[in-house]
Amino acid sequence: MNKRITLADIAARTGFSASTVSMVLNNRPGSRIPEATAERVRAIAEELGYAPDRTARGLRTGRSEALGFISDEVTITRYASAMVRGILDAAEACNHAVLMAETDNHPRRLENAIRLMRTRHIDGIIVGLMRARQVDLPAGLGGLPVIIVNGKVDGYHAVLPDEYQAGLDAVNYLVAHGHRRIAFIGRAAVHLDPRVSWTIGRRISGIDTGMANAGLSFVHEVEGSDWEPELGYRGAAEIFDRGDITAIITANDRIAFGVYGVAQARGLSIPDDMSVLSFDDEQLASYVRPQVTTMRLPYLDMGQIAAELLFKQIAGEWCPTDSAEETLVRMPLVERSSVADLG
Amino acid sequence: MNKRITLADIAARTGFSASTVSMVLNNRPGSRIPEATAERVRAIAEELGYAPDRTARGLRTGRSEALGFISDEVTITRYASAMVRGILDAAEACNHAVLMAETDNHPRRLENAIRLMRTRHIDGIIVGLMRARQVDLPAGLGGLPVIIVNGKVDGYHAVLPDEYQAGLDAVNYLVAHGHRRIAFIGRAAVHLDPRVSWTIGRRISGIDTGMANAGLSFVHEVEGSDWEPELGYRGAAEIFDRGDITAIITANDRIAFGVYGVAQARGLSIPDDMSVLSFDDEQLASYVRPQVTTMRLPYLDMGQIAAELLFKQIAGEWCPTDSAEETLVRMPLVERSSVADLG
DNA sequence: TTGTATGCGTTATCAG
DNA sequence: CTGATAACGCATACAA
Repeated sequence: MNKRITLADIAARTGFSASTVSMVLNNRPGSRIPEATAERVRAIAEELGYAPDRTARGLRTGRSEALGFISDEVTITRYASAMVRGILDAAEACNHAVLMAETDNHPRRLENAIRLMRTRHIDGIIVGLMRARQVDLPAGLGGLPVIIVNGKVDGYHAVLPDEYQAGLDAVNYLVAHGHRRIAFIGRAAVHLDPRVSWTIGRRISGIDTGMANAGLSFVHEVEGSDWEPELGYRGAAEIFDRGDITAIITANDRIAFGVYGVAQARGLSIPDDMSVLSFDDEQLASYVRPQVTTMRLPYLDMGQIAAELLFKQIAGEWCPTDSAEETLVRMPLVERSSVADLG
Repeated sequence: MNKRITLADIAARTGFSASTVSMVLNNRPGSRIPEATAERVRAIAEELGYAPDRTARGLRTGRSEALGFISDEVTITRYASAMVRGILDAAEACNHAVLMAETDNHPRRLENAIRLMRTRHIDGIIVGLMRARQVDLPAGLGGLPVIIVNGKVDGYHAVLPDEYQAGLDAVNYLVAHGHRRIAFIGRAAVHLDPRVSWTIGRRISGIDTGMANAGLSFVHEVEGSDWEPELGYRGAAEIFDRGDITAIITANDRIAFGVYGVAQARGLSIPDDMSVLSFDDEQLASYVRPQVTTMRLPYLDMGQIAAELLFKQIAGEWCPTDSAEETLVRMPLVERSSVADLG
């Protein structure tokens, strides 16, 4: 039905040639075209509702103004999917299209996705991971600009949450609120393996440093690698049995959720009897009462920043080796109601 | 670096012409090419790692083998983002690319997204909504195949959860487990407005019909349009004060979450003292203990089905007016531990 | 059976 | 200042 409007159409209408029209519409520097001509061309283009055919342009220029986003399982994840939105927003702001694919952690699907995108001339790729860990990428993207979000791949620039700083901030917040006797749930040796997590080590290390800086050490610690509510149930039970602390730091919100359950079962009030400070800011954290004070994983910002970095790289304004191999994004402290001020 | 391999390259290597190579690789019907030739062409193509340039092909054929997915705020949503995965999976299975954009409910961004995709020659569009409601679409997509997921737009085919059946199933399940004295939380007149929700009316209607079929009516009802935990807190308090029911149907999981909170506070056991049956199957439903038995919103399937329908429509194998205006997708009952068998 | 010529809509080069 | 002309990589009608 709606036949496409092409350069030829507007050339015919104005009497100028297609190349002149093209020059006007792209206002190429160097060749100055009389304002009268330009004016007329622009008017007709506007009137006809001309929009350049990006695939034809891409074929000619070799640049598609499209980027690819490949993730392992970000869309299926509760909160990490915000990184998609961040990328989409940034891309739209630059009038770029976003091609998307998800691999579900299958190497074959990953190679598929890369090939599919390459044959479509994308200008660059963002690789996003659900959990920040070190992974490998196949060779198929030689020469293509690549940015990793929430993960680490050898040889590529990564955008990551600033977990160390967050650990520091968390402890400082507790200390500033008068807490001295603090417990921690969630330490586990397995998390130190970069293939398991590239960032949890930093989170813990920030927490440890924060404690040391304040001249404190944990009154009680519950180890555990499976950061689910069950760990919170078990951990809180152990800690409450001892009963000599004022605050618990939980390694993530799901553990905190378990702690809440035990507190409620024992008739303990959060934060009056016990403060809880957590990490991640899953939706969960704002469902429970009182809402959990937690260090937010800034997925939206990370996606946005990754896309902007990629655009710079494509434009040649920035080169990964210019700067640090990682861009760290601040994890804001979301202050809610689970931490008491002991004044 | 990696120069692209083109038809010309492989033509040069084999000695045949580009058109012959093209015919072989697309094994065009009609023109039979000797197996010897075909064999050789395929071998060289394989060896060189040839992959056709989809943008060039698209320019020539007018079909891009790419589809667009435009949503309001699906990626930012806890559970609806699974529909993205469904679309991605189906697209990959058909070797189609997916272009994605999100509007955040701004009409301007919607028109932007449509234009951006049209100039990229997508073959069709899927429009996805976070909450199933009736919306309008601008005129800009004349002639383009369109499927709506989790929403309703006049004149287009929609893929929706089968809420009526789910309501029926929910009540039947309760009745089959011996429940007769049942309460309900979540009815609200405002939800009957199709612009607010296209499906909640059916959910409620299914529930009502199920009750009527069993010769039952609700012992107690708590109305409320804001389906958040607070409504569960308030509703459960009211209901528990009366204390003469065996089961509560909550209109969604967040309300159920509130009910859980009150039950725990009052020392009531779920499901021993009180059964809970819910809707949606948010992540939340599997976090609480006991895990909630709930009617799942089948987002993954809906995305997949929408994409498959779109492909059929593009291929001309199916025309929206051929069949019903809606494709209803079954909402499975996820049986967990919140409903007691009164057998 | 295979090759040649042409066009898809742009942009870039180079004359005029 | 502007307009032919070629080329991007592919598919196809037609000629050989």
